[in-house]
Amino acid sequence: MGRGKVQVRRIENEVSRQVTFSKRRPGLLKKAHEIAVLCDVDVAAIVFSAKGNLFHYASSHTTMERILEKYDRHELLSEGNNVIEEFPELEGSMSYDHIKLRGKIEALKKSQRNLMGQELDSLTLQDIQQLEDQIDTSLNNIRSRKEKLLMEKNTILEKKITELETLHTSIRASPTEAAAPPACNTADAFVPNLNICCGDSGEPETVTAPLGWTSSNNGLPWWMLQSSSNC
Amino acid sequence: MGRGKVQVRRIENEVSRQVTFSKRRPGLLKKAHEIAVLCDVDVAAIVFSAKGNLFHYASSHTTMERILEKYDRHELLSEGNNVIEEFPELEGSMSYDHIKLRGKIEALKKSQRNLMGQELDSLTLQDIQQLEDQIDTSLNNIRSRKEKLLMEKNTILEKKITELETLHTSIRASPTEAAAPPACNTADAFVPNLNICCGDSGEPETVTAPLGWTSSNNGLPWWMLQSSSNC
DNA sequence: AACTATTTATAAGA
DNA sequence: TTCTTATAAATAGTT
Repeated sequence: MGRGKVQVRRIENEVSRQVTFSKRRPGLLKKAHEIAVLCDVDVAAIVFSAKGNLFHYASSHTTMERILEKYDRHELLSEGNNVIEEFPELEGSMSYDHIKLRGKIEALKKSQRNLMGQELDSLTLQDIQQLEDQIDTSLNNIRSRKEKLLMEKNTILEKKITELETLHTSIRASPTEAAAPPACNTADAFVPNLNICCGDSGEPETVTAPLGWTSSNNGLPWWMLQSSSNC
Repeated sequence: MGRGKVQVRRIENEVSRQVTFSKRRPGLLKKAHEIAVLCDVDVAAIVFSAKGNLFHYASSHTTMERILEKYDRHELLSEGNNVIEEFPELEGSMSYDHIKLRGKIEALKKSQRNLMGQELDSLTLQDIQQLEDQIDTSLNNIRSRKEKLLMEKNTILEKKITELETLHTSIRASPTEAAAPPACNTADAFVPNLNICCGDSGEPETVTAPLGWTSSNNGLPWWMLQSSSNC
Protein backbone atom coordinates (compact mmCIF):
# COMPACT_ATOMS: atom_id res chain seq x y z
CA MET A 1 0.00 0.00 0.00
CA GLY A 2 2.28 2.68 -1.13
CA ARG A 3 4.15 3.95 -4.05
CA GLY A 4 5.98 0.76 -4.50
CA LYS A 5 5.48 -2.89 -3.82
CA VAL A 6 7.38 -3.93 -0.76
CA GLN A 7 9.42 -7.06 -0.10
CA VAL A 8 8.93 -8.45 3.35
CA ARG A 9 12.55 -8.28 4.40
CA ARG A 10 14.38 -6.42 7.07
CA ILE A 11 14.84 -2.84 5.86
CA GLU A 12 18.58 -2.31 5.90
CA ASN A 13 18.59 1.47 6.12
CA GLU A 14 18.11 2.28 9.74
CA VAL A 15 16.25 5.52 9.20
CA SER A 16 13.79 4.00 6.76
CA ARG A 17 13.36 1.11 9.13
CA GLN A 18 12.49 3.49 11.93
CA VAL A 19 10.15 5.50 9.73
CA THR A 20 8.37 2.42 8.53
CA PHE A 21 8.01 1.30 12.10
CA SER A 22 6.46 4.61 13.09
CA LYS A 23 4.01 4.39 10.25
CA ARG A 24 3.03 0.78 10.59
CA ARG A 25 2.84 0.55 14.34
CA PRO A 26 -0.41 2.50 14.71
CA GLY A 27 -1.79 0.65 11.72
CA LEU A 28 -1.23 -2.68 13.42
CA LEU A 29 -2.76 -1.58 16.70
CA LYS A 30 -5.69 -0.08 14.85
CA LYS A 31 -6.31 -3.34 13.03
CA ALA A 32 -6.17 -5.16 16.32
CA HIS A 33 -8.70 -2.78 17.77
CA GLU A 34 -10.99 -3.06 14.79
CA ILE A 35 -11.18 -6.82 14.74
CA ALA A 36 -11.69 -6.83 18.49
CA VAL A 37 -14.62 -4.46 18.31
CA LEU A 38 -16.19 -5.56 15.04
CA CYS A 39 -16.01 -9.24 15.86
CA ASP A 40 -16.31 -8.94 19.62
CA VAL A 41 -13.28 -11.07 20.34
CA ASP A 42 -10.30 -10.93 22.65
CA VAL A 43 -7.20 -9.51 21.07
CA ALA A 44 -3.79 -8.57 22.35
CA ALA A 45 -0.98 -7.04 20.37
CA ILE A 46 2.43 -6.26 21.77
CA VAL A 47 5.16 -4.44 19.91
CA PHE A 48 8.59 -3.43 21.11
CA SER A 49 10.48 -0.81 19.19
CA ALA A 50 14.14 -1.38 18.39
CA LYS A 51 14.97 0.76 21.39
CA GLY A 52 12.77 -1.38 23.55
CA ASN A 53 9.78 0.87 23.85
CA LEU A 54 6.59 -0.95 24.47
CA PHE A 55 3.42 -0.42 22.50
CA HIS A 56 0.43 -2.57 23.01
CA TYR A 57 -3.24 -3.03 22.55
CA ALA A 58 -5.66 -5.19 24.43
CA SER A 59 -9.33 -5.41 23.69
CA SER A 60 -11.20 -3.52 26.33
CA HIS A 61 -13.41 -6.27 27.67
CA THR A 62 -10.60 -8.02 29.25
CA THR A 63 -7.36 -6.49 30.24
CA MET A 64 -4.07 -7.50 28.74
CA GLU A 65 -3.29 -9.62 31.74
CA ARG A 66 -6.41 -11.67 31.29
CA ILE A 67 -5.71 -12.27 27.66
CA LEU A 68 -2.20 -13.38 28.43
CA GLU A 69 -3.48 -15.64 31.16
CA LYS A 70 -5.93 -17.12 28.72
CA TYR A 71 -3.09 -17.62 26.29
CA ASP A 72 -0.97 -19.26 28.97
CA ARG A 73 -3.75 -21.62 29.92
CA HIS A 74 -4.17 -22.53 26.28
CA GLU A 75 -0.51 -23.18 25.74
CA LEU A 76 0.23 -24.80 29.05
CA LEU A 77 -2.58 -27.22 28.62
CA SER A 78 -1.50 -28.18 25.15
CA GLU A 79 2.17 -28.44 25.96
CA GLY A 80 1.64 -30.09 29.28
CA ASN A 81 4.40 -28.25 31.08
CA ASN A 82 2.68 -26.56 33.91
CA VAL A 83 3.87 -26.14 37.42
CA ILE A 84 1.46 -28.61 38.82
CA GLU A 85 2.67 -31.37 36.59
CA GLU A 86 6.25 -30.55 37.37
CA PHE A 87 5.70 -30.25 41.08
CA PRO A 88 2.66 -32.31 41.88
CA GLU A 89 3.38 -32.10 45.56
CA LEU A 90 2.66 -28.39 45.47
CA GLU A 91 -0.74 -28.71 43.94
CA GLY A 92 -2.84 -28.11 46.97
CA SER A 93 -0.48 -25.87 48.83
CA MET A 94 -0.14 -23.03 46.37
CA SER A 95 -2.91 -20.89 45.10
CA TYR A 96 -2.85 -19.57 41.60
CA ASP A 97 -2.22 -16.09 42.93
CA HIS A 98 0.67 -17.38 44.87
CA ILE A 99 2.25 -18.85 41.80
CA LYS A 100 1.70 -15.64 39.93
CA LEU A 101 3.31 -13.58 42.66
CA ARG A 102 6.31 -15.84 42.71
CA GLY A 103 6.56 -15.51 38.99
CA LYS A 104 6.58 -11.75 39.31
CA ILE A 105 9.26 -11.88 41.92
CA GLU A 106 11.40 -14.03 39.70
CA ALA A 107 10.92 -11.63 36.81
CA LEU A 108 11.85 -8.66 38.96
CA LYS A 109 14.88 -10.42 40.33
CA LYS A 110 16.05 -11.29 36.91
CA SER A 111 15.82 -7.78 35.57
CA GLN A 112 17.39 -6.48 38.74
CA ARG A 113 20.36 -8.78 38.33
CA ASN A 114 20.74 -7.49 34.81
CA LEU A 115 20.67 -3.92 36.06
CA MET A 116 23.43 -4.94 38.45
CA GLY A 117 25.49 -6.26 35.58
CA GLN A 118 24.90 -9.89 36.34
CA GLU A 119 23.67 -12.84 34.31
CA LEU A 120 24.09 -11.07 31.02
CA ASP A 121 24.76 -14.21 29.05
CA SER A 122 21.23 -14.75 27.88
CA LEU A 123 20.83 -11.23 26.55
CA THR A 124 21.13 -10.35 22.90
CA LEU A 125 23.37 -7.57 21.70
CA GLN A 126 20.30 -5.42 21.32
CA ASP A 127 19.23 -6.09 24.90
CA ILE A 128 22.72 -5.30 26.10
CA GLN A 129 22.72 -2.03 24.27
CA GLN A 130 19.40 -1.01 25.78
CA LEU A 131 20.68 -1.98 29.18
CA GLU A 132 23.81 0.06 28.72
CA ASP A 133 21.79 3.11 27.73
CA GLN A 134 19.60 2.73 30.78
CA ILE A 135 22.54 2.29 33.11
CA ASP A 136 24.11 5.33 31.62
CA THR A 137 20.99 7.32 32.30
CA SER A 138 20.86 5.95 35.82
CA LEU A 139 24.39 7.06 36.43
CA ASN A 140 23.63 10.55 35.24
CA ASN A 141 20.59 10.82 37.47
CA ILE A 142 22.46 9.46 40.43
CA ARG A 143 25.34 11.86 39.95
CA SER A 144 22.99 14.78 39.61
CA ARG A 145 21.30 13.81 42.81
CA LYS A 146 24.63 13.40 44.54
CA GLU A 147 25.76 16.79 43.34
CA LYS A 148 22.62 18.35 44.72
CA LEU A 149 23.06 16.67 48.09
CA LEU A 150 26.67 17.76 48.24
CA MET A 151 25.81 21.33 47.41
CA GLU A 152 23.17 21.42 50.08
CA LYS A 153 25.61 20.04 52.55
CA ASN A 154 28.19 22.62 51.57
CA THR A 155 25.69 25.39 52.05
CA ILE A 156 24.95 24.17 55.52
CA LEU A 157 28.63 23.87 56.33
CA GLU A 158 29.44 27.33 55.04
CA LYS A 159 26.72 28.76 57.15
CA LYS A 160 28.10 26.96 60.15
CA ILE A 161 31.58 28.31 59.44
CA THR A 162 30.28 31.82 59.16
CA GLU A 163 28.54 31.45 62.47
CA LEU A 164 31.63 30.05 64.08
CA GLU A 165 33.88 32.75 62.67
CA THR A 166 31.50 35.36 63.92
CA LEU A 167 31.56 33.73 67.29
CA HIS A 168 35.35 33.49 67.15
CA THR A 169 35.63 37.16 66.34
CA SER A 170 33.23 38.21 69.03
CA ILE A 171 35.09 36.31 71.71
CA ARG A 172 38.51 37.58 70.77
CA ALA A 173 38.29 39.50 74.02
CA SER A 174 38.53 36.22 75.93
CA PRO A 175 41.03 34.03 74.01
CA THR A 176 41.15 31.27 76.62
CA GLU A 177 37.74 30.11 75.55
CA ALA A 178 38.00 26.48 74.45
CA ALA A 179 35.01 26.18 72.21
CA ALA A 180 36.53 27.60 69.03
CA PRO A 181 39.41 25.28 68.01
CA PRO A 182 37.39 22.16 67.28
CA ALA A 183 35.03 24.23 65.20
CA CYS A 184 37.89 25.57 63.09
CA ASN A 185 39.12 22.09 62.69
CA THR A 186 35.85 21.02 61.17
CA ALA A 187 35.90 23.95 58.83
CA ASP A 188 39.42 23.18 57.60
CA ALA A 189 38.44 19.65 56.86
CA PHE A 190 35.52 20.60 54.72
CA VAL A 191 36.53 23.68 52.86
CA PRO A 192 38.77 21.90 50.35
CA ASN A 193 35.82 19.82 49.38
CA LEU A 194 33.66 22.70 48.36
CA ASN A 195 34.82 22.05 44.86
CA ILE A 196 32.37 19.59 43.61
CA CYS A 197 33.55 17.25 40.99
CA CYS A 198 30.79 16.42 38.61
CA GLY A 199 32.95 14.98 35.87
CA ASP A 200 32.94 11.54 34.43
CA SER A 201 35.81 10.20 36.41
CA GLY A 202 35.49 8.04 39.43
CA GLU A 203 34.54 10.00 42.43
CA PRO A 204 36.19 9.81 45.81
CA GLU A 205 34.10 8.34 48.53
CA THR A 206 32.39 11.70 48.78
CA VAL A 207 32.65 14.72 50.94
CA THR A 208 31.15 12.73 53.71
CA ALA A 209 33.77 10.07 53.74
CA PRO A 210 36.96 11.75 54.92
CA LEU A 211 35.84 12.15 58.45
CA GLY A 212 34.57 8.77 59.26
CA TRP A 213 30.90 8.78 58.86
CA THR A 214 32.23 6.46 56.32
CA SER A 215 31.44 3.22 54.79
CA SER A 216 30.33 0.87 57.51
CA ASN A 217 28.15 -0.98 55.06
CA ASN A 218 28.88 -4.13 56.89
CA GLY A 219 26.31 -6.10 55.01
CA LEU A 220 24.56 -5.81 51.73
CA PRO A 221 23.43 -2.38 50.70
CA TRP A 222 19.76 -1.98 51.28
CA TRP A 223 18.91 -1.89 47.61
CA MET A 224 20.62 -5.10 46.82
CA LEU A 225 18.40 -8.04 47.22
CA GLN A 226 19.44 -11.08 49.12
CA SER A 227 20.52 -13.74 46.75
CA SER A 228 18.79 -16.25 48.92
CA SER A 229 17.14 -18.91 46.88
CA ASN A 230 14.54 -19.81 49.43
CA CYS A 231 12.00 -17.47 48.02
CA MET B 1 -11.38 -1.18 2.41
CA GLY B 2 -14.36 -2.58 0.83
CA ARG B 3 -17.52 -1.62 -0.85
CA GLY B 4 -18.69 0.45 2.03
CA LYS B 5 -17.17 2.42 4.78
CA VAL B 6 -17.37 0.55 8.04
CA GLN B 7 -18.21 1.77 11.49
CA VAL B 8 -16.06 0.32 14.17
CA ARG B 9 -18.83 -1.28 16.16
CA ARG B 10 -19.70 -4.79 17.05
CA ILE B 11 -21.33 -6.39 14.02
CA GLU B 12 -24.71 -7.47 15.22
CA ASN B 13 -25.37 -10.19 12.67
CA GLU B 14 -23.59 -13.22 13.94
CA VAL B 15 -22.79 -14.69 10.58
CA SER B 16 -21.35 -11.47 9.21
CA ARG B 17 -19.38 -11.12 12.40
CA GLN B 18 -17.90 -14.55 11.97
CA VAL B 19 -17.17 -13.91 8.30
CA THR B 20 -15.48 -10.61 9.02
CA PHE B 21 -13.42 -12.33 11.69
CA SER B 22 -12.27 -14.95 9.21
CA LYS B 23 -11.31 -12.29 6.74
CA ARG B 24 -9.55 -9.92 9.09
CA ARG B 25 -7.75 -12.42 11.26
CA PRO B 26 -5.11 -13.39 8.72
CA GLY B 27 -4.79 -9.73 7.81
CA LEU B 28 -3.89 -8.81 11.35
CA LEU B 29 -1.38 -11.59 11.77
CA LYS B 30 0.14 -10.72 8.42
CA LYS B 31 0.55 -7.10 9.47
CA ALA B 32 2.18 -8.25 12.66
CA HIS B 33 4.57 -10.40 10.70
CA GLU B 34 5.39 -7.64 8.27
CA ILE B 35 6.27 -5.04 10.84
CA ALA B 36 8.31 -7.60 12.73
CA VAL B 37 10.36 -8.50 9.69
CA LEU B 38 10.58 -5.11 8.01
CA CYS B 39 11.48 -3.26 11.17
CA ASP B 40 13.30 -6.07 12.93
CA VAL B 41 11.32 -5.73 16.12
CA ASP B 42 9.66 -8.04 18.58
CA VAL B 43 5.96 -8.48 18.00
CA ALA B 44 3.31 -10.68 19.47
CA ALA B 45 -0.30 -10.85 18.46
CA ILE B 46 -2.90 -13.02 20.12
CA VAL B 47 -6.47 -13.47 18.96
CA PHE B 48 -9.19 -15.63 20.37
CA SER B 49 -12.18 -16.41 18.25
CA ALA B 50 -15.63 -16.08 19.77
CA LYS B 51 -15.56 -19.82 20.33
CA GLY B 52 -12.28 -19.54 22.19
CA ASN B 53 -9.96 -20.76 19.49
CA LEU B 54 -6.49 -19.32 19.70
CA PHE B 55 -4.63 -17.69 16.84
CA HIS B 56 -1.33 -16.03 17.39
CA TYR B 57 1.83 -14.69 15.90
CA ALA B 58 5.21 -14.09 17.47
CA SER B 59 8.20 -12.68 15.66
CA SER B 60 10.68 -15.41 15.00
CA HIS B 61 13.71 -14.06 16.83
CA THR B 62 12.13 -14.56 20.12
CA THR B 63 9.44 -16.95 20.92
CA MET B 64 6.08 -15.85 22.23
CA GLU B 65 7.12 -16.72 25.74
CA ARG B 66 10.08 -14.42 25.58
CA ILE B 67 8.05 -11.53 24.33
CA LEU B 68 5.49 -12.02 27.04
CA GLU B 69 8.24 -12.12 29.64
CA LYS B 70 9.60 -8.91 28.27
CA TYR B 71 6.14 -7.45 28.44
CA ASP B 72 5.70 -8.61 32.02
CA ARG B 73 8.96 -7.07 33.11
CA HIS B 74 7.94 -3.85 31.47
CA GLU B 75 4.55 -3.71 33.06
CA LEU B 76 5.49 -5.06 36.43
CA LEU B 77 7.05 -1.88 37.62
CA SER B 78 4.22 0.36 36.61
CA GLU B 79 1.57 -1.92 37.92
CA GLY B 80 0.13 -1.36 41.34
CA ASN B 81 0.84 -4.52 43.23
CA ASN B 82 -0.24 -3.42 46.60
CA VAL B 83 -3.51 -5.17 47.19
CA ILE B 84 -3.87 -3.75 50.65
CA GLU B 85 -3.89 -0.23 49.35
CA GLU B 86 -6.22 -1.09 46.54
CA PHE B 87 -8.57 -3.27 48.54
CA PRO B 88 -8.14 -2.53 52.22
CA GLU B 89 -11.08 -4.74 53.03
CA LEU B 90 -9.10 -7.79 52.01
CA GLU B 91 -6.43 -7.18 54.55
CA GLY B 92 -7.58 -9.81 56.97
CA SER B 93 -8.25 -12.43 54.36
CA MET B 94 -4.79 -12.53 52.89
CA SER B 95 -2.46 -15.16 54.10
CA TYR B 96 0.72 -14.17 55.78
CA ASP B 97 2.71 -15.56 52.89
CA HIS B 98 0.73 -13.53 50.49
CA ILE B 99 1.44 -10.32 52.33
CA LYS B 100 5.09 -11.21 52.55
CA LEU B 101 5.32 -11.85 48.84
CA ARG B 102 3.66 -8.61 47.99
CA GLY B 103 5.95 -6.76 50.32
CA LYS B 104 8.86 -8.35 48.62
CA ILE B 105 7.59 -7.28 45.25
CA GLU B 106 7.25 -3.72 46.43
CA ALA B 107 10.77 -3.78 47.79
CA LEU B 108 12.11 -5.16 44.56
CA LYS B 109 10.29 -2.56 42.56
CA LYS B 110 11.65 0.21 44.71
CA SER B 111 15.21 -0.94 44.44
CA GLN B 112 14.81 -1.47 40.75
CA ARG B 113 13.61 2.08 40.29
CA ASN B 114 16.63 3.29 42.18
CA LEU B 115 18.88 1.23 39.96
CA MET B 116 17.21 2.97 37.07
CA GLY B 117 18.07 6.32 38.58
CA GLN B 118 14.57 7.12 39.75
CA GLU B 119 13.06 8.12 43.06
CA LEU B 120 16.38 8.98 44.59
CA ASP B 121 15.03 11.66 46.89
CA SER B 122 14.67 9.48 49.92
CA LEU B 123 18.20 8.17 49.76
CA THR B 124 21.00 9.42 51.95
CA LEU B 125 24.28 10.54 50.53
CA GLN B 126 25.76 7.26 51.64
CA ASP B 127 23.05 5.29 49.86
CA ILE B 128 23.59 7.35 46.77
CA GLN B 129 27.27 6.63 46.86
CA GLN B 130 26.72 2.91 47.17
CA LEU B 131 24.27 3.07 44.35
CA GLU B 132 26.72 4.92 42.17
CA ASP B 133 29.40 2.35 42.86
CA GLN B 134 27.02 -0.45 41.98
CA ILE B 135 25.90 1.22 38.79
CA ASP B 136 29.48 1.80 37.86
CA THR B 137 30.22 -1.87 38.32
CA SER B 138 27.14 -2.74 36.29
CA LEU B 139 28.32 -0.55 33.47
CA ASN B 140 31.72 -2.21 33.44
CA ASN B 141 30.19 -5.66 33.33
CA ILE B 142 27.77 -4.70 30.64
CA ARG B 143 30.48 -3.17 28.49
CA SER B 144 32.66 -6.21 28.90
CA ARG B 145 29.83 -8.41 27.84
CA LYS B 146 29.07 -6.17 24.90
CA GLU B 147 32.68 -6.22 23.84
CA LYS B 148 32.69 -9.97 23.92
CA LEU B 149 29.52 -10.19 21.85
CA LEU B 150 30.89 -7.71 19.35
CA MET B 151 34.12 -9.62 19.01
CA GLU B 152 32.27 -12.84 18.42
CA LYS B 153 30.16 -11.12 15.83
CA ASN B 154 33.23 -9.72 14.16
CA THR B 155 34.81 -13.13 13.98
CA ILE B 156 31.75 -14.50 12.29
CA LEU B 157 31.63 -11.57 9.88
CA GLU B 158 35.29 -11.87 8.98
CA LYS B 159 34.80 -15.52 8.24
CA LYS B 160 31.86 -14.67 6.04
CA ILE B 161 33.89 -12.07 4.19
CA THR B 162 36.68 -14.51 3.59
CA GLU B 163 34.23 -16.99 2.19
CA LEU B 164 32.65 -14.39 -0.04
CA GLU B 165 36.00 -13.13 -1.29
CA THR B 166 37.02 -16.66 -2.09
CA LEU B 167 33.80 -17.12 -3.97
CA HIS B 168 34.30 -13.80 -5.75
CA THR B 169 37.77 -14.80 -6.86
CA SER B 170 36.71 -18.21 -8.05
CA ILE B 171 33.99 -16.80 -10.28
CA ARG B 172 36.16 -14.17 -11.94
CA ALA B 173 35.94 -16.35 -15.01
CA SER B 174 32.26 -15.48 -15.35
CA PRO B 175 32.03 -11.75 -14.52
CA THR B 176 28.39 -11.41 -15.57
CA GLU B 177 27.38 -13.32 -12.48
CA ALA B 178 25.09 -11.14 -10.41
CA ALA B 179 25.48 -12.81 -7.06
CA ALA B 180 28.64 -11.09 -5.93
CA PRO B 181 27.76 -7.37 -5.67
CA PRO B 182 25.16 -7.59 -2.90
CA ALA B 183 27.51 -9.80 -0.93
CA CYS B 184 30.30 -7.26 -1.20
CA ASN B 185 27.88 -4.63 -0.19
CA THR B 186 27.21 -6.43 3.03
CA ALA B 187 30.88 -6.74 3.67
CA ASP B 188 31.47 -3.06 3.05
CA ALA B 189 28.77 -2.20 5.50
CA PHE B 190 30.34 -4.17 8.26
CA VAL B 191 34.04 -3.83 7.85
CA PRO B 192 34.32 -0.28 9.16
CA ASN B 193 32.83 -1.44 12.38
CA LEU B 194 35.37 -4.11 13.04
CA ASN B 195 37.05 -1.60 15.25
CA ILE B 196 35.53 -2.18 18.57
CA CYS B 197 35.23 0.84 20.71
CA CYS B 198 35.58 -0.13 24.32
CA GLY B 199 36.21 3.35 25.54
CA ASP B 200 34.08 5.51 27.72
CA SER B 201 32.14 7.16 24.97
CA GLY B 202 28.65 6.27 23.94
CA GLU B 203 28.38 3.36 21.64
CA PRO B 204 26.19 3.15 18.57
CA GLU B 205 23.16 0.96 18.72
CA THR B 206 25.08 -2.07 17.61
CA VAL B 207 27.56 -3.10 15.01
CA THR B 208 24.77 -2.92 12.52
CA ALA B 209 23.94 0.71 13.17
CA PRO B 210 26.76 2.90 11.95
CA LEU B 211 24.49 5.86 11.41
CA GLY B 212 22.72 6.44 14.62
CA TRP B 213 25.26 7.30 17.22
CA THR B 214 22.73 9.01 19.31
CA SER B 215 23.21 8.78 23.01
CA SER B 216 19.79 9.73 24.18
CA ASN B 217 17.28 7.03 24.67
CA ASN B 218 14.18 8.87 23.67
CA GLY B 219 11.85 6.25 24.94
CA LEU B 220 11.53 3.68 27.60
CA PRO B 221 13.43 0.43 27.28
CA TRP B 222 11.81 -2.77 28.40
CA TRP B 223 13.03 -2.74 31.94
CA MET B 224 12.15 0.84 32.45
CA LEU B 225 8.82 1.50 33.95
CA GLN B 226 6.11 3.41 32.22
CA SER B 227 6.12 7.00 33.29
CA SER B 228 2.63 6.62 34.61
CA SER B 229 2.40 8.33 37.96
CA ASN B 230 -0.40 6.23 39.32
CA CYS B 231 1.96 3.79 40.81
C1' DA C 1 -14.72 -19.54 -1.58
C1' DA C 2 -14.42 -16.03 -5.44
C1' DC C 3 -15.08 -11.70 -7.27
C1' DT C 4 -14.56 -6.50 -7.57
C1' DA C 5 -15.63 -1.90 -6.17
C1' DT C 6 -14.00 0.76 -2.66
C1' DT C 7 -11.80 2.06 1.27
C1' DT C 8 -7.60 2.03 3.86
C1' DA C 9 -2.85 1.81 4.67
C1' DT C 10 1.31 3.38 3.52
C1' DA C 11 5.95 4.15 0.50
C1' DA C 12 8.12 7.73 -1.31
C1' DG C 13 8.88 12.36 -1.54
C1' DA C 14 8.61 17.26 0.15
C1' DT D 1 8.65 14.75 12.31
C1' DT D 2 4.53 15.72 9.67
C1' DC D 3 1.96 16.36 5.31
C1' DT D 4 0.94 15.00 0.71
C1' DT D 5 -0.08 11.92 -2.92
C1' DA D 6 0.19 7.94 -5.87
C1' DT D 7 -0.33 3.22 -5.36
C1' DA D 8 -0.56 -1.25 -3.19
C1' DA D 9 -3.33 -3.96 -0.06
C1' DA D 10 -7.18 -5.22 2.51
C1' DT D 11 -11.67 -6.18 2.59
C1' DA D 12 -17.27 -5.28 2.46
C1' DG D 13 -20.76 -6.51 -0.01
C1' DT D 14 -22.08 -9.61 -3.45
C1' DT D 15 -22.36 -14.07 -6.12
